[in-house]
Amino acid sequence: MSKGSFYITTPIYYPSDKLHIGHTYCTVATDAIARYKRMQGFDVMFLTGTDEHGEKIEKKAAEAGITPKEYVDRVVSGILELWKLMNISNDRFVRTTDEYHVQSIQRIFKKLYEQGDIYKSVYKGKYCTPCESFWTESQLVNGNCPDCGRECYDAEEEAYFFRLSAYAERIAALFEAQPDFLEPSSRMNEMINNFLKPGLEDLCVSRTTFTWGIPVDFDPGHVVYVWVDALSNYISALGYENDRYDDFHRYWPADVHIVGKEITRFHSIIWPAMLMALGLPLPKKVFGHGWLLLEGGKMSKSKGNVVDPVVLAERYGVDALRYFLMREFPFGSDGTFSNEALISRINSDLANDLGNLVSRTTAMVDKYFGGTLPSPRETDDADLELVGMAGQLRSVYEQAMDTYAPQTALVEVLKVISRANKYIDETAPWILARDEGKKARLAAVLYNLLETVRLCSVLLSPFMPDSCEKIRTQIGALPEQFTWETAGFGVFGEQITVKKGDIIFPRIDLKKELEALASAQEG
RNA sequence: CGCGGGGUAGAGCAGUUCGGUAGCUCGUCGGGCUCAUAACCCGGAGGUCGUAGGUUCAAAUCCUGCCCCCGCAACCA
Repeated sequence: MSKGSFYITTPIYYPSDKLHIGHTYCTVATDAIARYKRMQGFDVMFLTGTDEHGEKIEKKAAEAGITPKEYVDRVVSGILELWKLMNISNDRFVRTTDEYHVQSIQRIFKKLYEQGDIYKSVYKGKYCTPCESFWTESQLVNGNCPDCGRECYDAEEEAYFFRLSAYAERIAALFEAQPDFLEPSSRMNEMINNFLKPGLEDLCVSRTTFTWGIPVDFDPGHVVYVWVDALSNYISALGYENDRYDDFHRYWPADVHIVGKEITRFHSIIWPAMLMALGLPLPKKVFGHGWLLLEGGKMSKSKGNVVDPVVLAERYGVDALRYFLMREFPFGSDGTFSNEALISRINSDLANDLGNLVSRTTAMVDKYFGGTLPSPRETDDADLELVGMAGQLRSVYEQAMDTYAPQTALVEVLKVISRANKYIDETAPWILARDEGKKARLAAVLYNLLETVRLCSVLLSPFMPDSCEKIRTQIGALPEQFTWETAGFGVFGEQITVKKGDIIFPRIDLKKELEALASAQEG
């Protein structure tokens, strides 16, 4: 029955603040792929979570006058609500403050230390005394602290290091042997030119300048720094070195880590090196998606231009937002987000094309056949193009989805939807309906439309689960006629009874909404 | 010469891997239809595909130089 396992992950997000549209983008993409794989019959494990330690959160909590744990608990509950709202189907949610994760990290750290992959040395860097922070040379702004702008001094502290340099050759060999290990390929070039060629340095993996982290249990005062802590979530959440879960062997190695482009380095170099050190298999692929930019540049809290996904989802619908995110932007590149683009896309693709097609099709079945399409059907050459396109759609879509091109998959589905709208004009059912002798031809036309809507909706359901379920009900398809296997032409039976319902994607008044959003932001 | 991405119609984008009629959405102009969510369908106007050369029967696509924009440069998805 099952086609095997499929393990897919998002990054674990840093809960120093509530999440924005960019995090939502990444998680929705991962969710759509996970749902797609489930639909195909894979045994899917979809993991997401939060990376909760570190100096920044320690400081934020102090500013708020609460403990770091209280602080992250608060933010994380908001994140869980957001994923619920966005209809994210993750199977598991890992928090790096979870007891089992802490246990795994301590064991992993100790194991690496005992076998010599982690060693104790001295960390040298630039230190800002008021901020109590170490910075790298490149992080400094005009030689000063990037946070407070004051002068930084050479300083050093005792710290543990991971012997990353020892794995340089094996990482290079990995890239060579598996050119698609990291995609898109431009990222791979970036890794090779920027990091591999200049040479890998050992990595500082512990800190003593803050305490909000997992203690190194054999050396008080040291806490595990982000690398080991955060990256290992992908295996701790499967029960590696802990007793909370026990499906490590069922799902590891991961089929794909979906990550943002800024953290591809950690996932394509440091993480594989750590796994090599642990003697574990490597993930099959790392995919670094692009960023959502705003007009005028990058989204950032300091610019105050972050887009809140909750407002958009509540206003225009979760599925519409999910669709927009996946359809508007090529997955591997950056894209520019705007409210106008969002609304225009929803109107043209979902309201005018898809929603309207469902409406007019079910309305005609109602009007001309009292809601139930009879079986005598007369085909015609005029059907060939639509039926042909619809029949090929699943494999075209599959090809796109399997290469992590959700945008392409959606474009292809919408092409068929468009073709169906055109087909209505070509066949003019309202004219056929006037002639009693053309009932069988009319039935065939409506049948073709219902089939097209059905199979397109099946393929859209990983992206818009709830809306597609509504469409299924309206066109009178049974759940078993709404599966990956039935996403081809010719599945409906002798009689089809439609159930015309509410409008699924209402048209949005662009001008009015842009004004409303603008004033909502000011307020 | 640090690295990477990008420059295609008024706006936003696809197409560049494997050269072969320059495409989509929005907007705009005209027409059609009346099943439908003032939606749908057809047609028009609008682009020397950043720039200068090169290869070729043929270049948005391959090669070279140059200009401009953006990002990254050791934890912002």
